[in-house]
Amino acid sequence: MRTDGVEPAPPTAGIVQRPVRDAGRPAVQRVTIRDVASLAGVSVATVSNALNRPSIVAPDTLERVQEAIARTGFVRSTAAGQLRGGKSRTVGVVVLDLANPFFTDMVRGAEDVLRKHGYMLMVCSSDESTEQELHYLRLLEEHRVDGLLITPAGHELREIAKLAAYGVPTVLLDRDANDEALCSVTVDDIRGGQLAAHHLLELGHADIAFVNGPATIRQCADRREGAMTAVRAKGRRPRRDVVFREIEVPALTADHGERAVGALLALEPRPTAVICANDLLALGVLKGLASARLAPPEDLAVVGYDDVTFASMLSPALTSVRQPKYELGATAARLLVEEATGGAHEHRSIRFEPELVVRASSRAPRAIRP
Amino acid sequence: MRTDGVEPAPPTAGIVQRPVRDAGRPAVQRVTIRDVASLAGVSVATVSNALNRPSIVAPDTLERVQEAIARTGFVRSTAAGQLRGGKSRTVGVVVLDLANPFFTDMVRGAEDVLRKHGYMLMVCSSDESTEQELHYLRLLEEHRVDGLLITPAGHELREIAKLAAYGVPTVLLDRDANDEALCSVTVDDIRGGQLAAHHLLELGHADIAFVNGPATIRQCADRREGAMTAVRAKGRRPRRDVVFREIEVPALTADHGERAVGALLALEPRPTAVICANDLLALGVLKGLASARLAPPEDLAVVGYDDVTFASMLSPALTSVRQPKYELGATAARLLVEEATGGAHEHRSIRFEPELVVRASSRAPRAIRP
DNA sequence: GTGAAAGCGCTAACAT
DNA sequence: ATGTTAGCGCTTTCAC
Repeated sequence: MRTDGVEPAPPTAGIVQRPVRDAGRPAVQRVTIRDVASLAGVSVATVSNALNRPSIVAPDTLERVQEAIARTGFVRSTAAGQLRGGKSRTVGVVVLDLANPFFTDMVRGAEDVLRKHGYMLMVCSSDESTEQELHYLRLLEEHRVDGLLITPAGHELREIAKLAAYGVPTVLLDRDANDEALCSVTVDDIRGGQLAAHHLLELGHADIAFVNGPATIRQCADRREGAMTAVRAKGRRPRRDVVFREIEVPALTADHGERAVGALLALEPRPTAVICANDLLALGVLKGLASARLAPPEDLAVVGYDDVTFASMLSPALTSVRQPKYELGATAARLLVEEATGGAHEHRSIRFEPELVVRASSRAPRAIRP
Repeated sequence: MRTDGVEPAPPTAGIVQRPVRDAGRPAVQRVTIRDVASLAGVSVATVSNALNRPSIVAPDTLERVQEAIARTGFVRSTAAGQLRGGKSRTVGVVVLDLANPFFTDMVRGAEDVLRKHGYMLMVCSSDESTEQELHYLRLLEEHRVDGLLITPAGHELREIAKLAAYGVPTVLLDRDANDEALCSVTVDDIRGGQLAAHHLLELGHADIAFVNGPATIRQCADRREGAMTAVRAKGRRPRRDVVFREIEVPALTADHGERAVGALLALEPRPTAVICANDLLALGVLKGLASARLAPPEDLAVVGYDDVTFASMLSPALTSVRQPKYELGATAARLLVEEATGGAHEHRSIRFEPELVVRASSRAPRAIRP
């Protein structure tokens, strides 16, 4: 991707050796609950109680135990507890790619909720490979995770449903559960497309282009469908003819957005507004327009999708459809905790509404609208 | 932060109820190694061997065991294994904020390496709170992680060193180990500052401003120091006087960058180039310059730091100092695995070199240089 | 090559 | 309120 010039820099990293302090495993013997018990002069059961149900142990005994714990530096082992009780205090989180801000924000939302309930997150990137996903699922099962948050890589939910049927509370992220007995948390992409188109129509645009990714991606298809719905609704009104044309590009990247500008400007007549299936595409379109000496929103109004961080920082700032990423993860985590904790649980599909954030790229900065 | 207009959107998410399939915990009994053993007509020891040392078990026995495993759907329990053997096949990863792309990329690098060694990642965001960090460290210890990758929140490394001394292989991320007996992986920020300043000096700039964050942040101080070093080196040569002035802002955000433009343009005489302590600041500066109808690089050359994704997508594309984020994480993970696996291990501090990526913001796009 | 048995560190009945 | 004890599922000697 990068074709820019690069300053020469040493290819290898500098390495500083420091003296060996502890070769191999330092033979520090782990303190067990038994050590604590004998030091405190009580039984292991009492220590266990002091740990898990402090209210039922006598105040002075409790104190002695706590002191013994502090003195020995005892740290309980989750694994041992899990063996008896079953809970691993761990949930698996499988996303397509942790480096993608969409997923990162989602995971962060999940983390904040799960932390409060004492769960650790085992985070995995499937890289959209069902094989890698399956590998991770297997590992998560071996670790006996108490729950699973997952954005499935493939269309097939069988393996995931199997895990869920085995008693692992599971919530699908950004993916509908269809008929499977699972919880899911999604964002309404059809509505998002509608919001974008509706906004432009309201501004008076009657010739809208849609720069879209592959129709095989569900999100792309939905967003387009939403936009078309809005256009059709408008078009039906008397004395109103709205043109809607689509340009499909092979991937949702800035590069393809920039290249799409050629096709966009070649349209006859030239559209007055363009919706992009995501912000990267929109960014590329903005770049291409700048090269062609065209300035949004006057020459062409531009709307993106996702509202990534930099959307608001661009000049002109990019109008975009925001998805509640953090909330998505947080809500999924809440469902998970509910299912993992509560006895009776009804599987639910929660669908979030996207939100249009209007900025300069679709609206003249100083324009006054009634 | 967002003061833009927002299209009305329903505040509550849509909820769809689906019929209850399994109330409470489905009473699916976990298959144990014993079940497999009896189905295969062998002892549990043999199953264990078939699992861990298949070469020492007779081919036909092995086959019978594997069939029994497949038929029963047996999945071994890591926890039980850990109890005997000690390994949890898990490493803790503590960063300041998982939602920050710098850390996300690092974690991704670590994941890709650790996956190959069968480790799962327990990811934690400390939010720069030593308290939260401590909480997580405690939990990780309870989970008996086989290793720890951490960007410490505070200056105090005592608690971390204690864990390390307890036998948990530990690698510091983007932080020097100083005198503690730990591995660390860092990027040379002084050199990064140097690269940025040197580049501008080479282009002939003799009046450079540095928009910096708080000097209390080590990275900020180092980058500034590096830039000053380069300037001083240049200034020493005869007939060459280089001016270097600093503008300190309270936080590394685009907002503060934009606001700094006022102070920047008020400098007498006005500098011809500006280095920003990170790309967000640079982005804000670019925005502010655009408002002031000034166009980089002619009116003012701009250099950022970090080379975030959008740096290359801006117009003009932003010159920036890149940090090998992914490699940082991957290398740290490799050190970790080495320490966790190998017997004798020497603690090492690996320092990466940043890399200057030159783009239009510091160099006229069509300028030809010999 | 395979099996019997003794734990790993903890929890949870059940006694006292 | 506290102690005794029997496992949880697995690995690992040590016999056979």
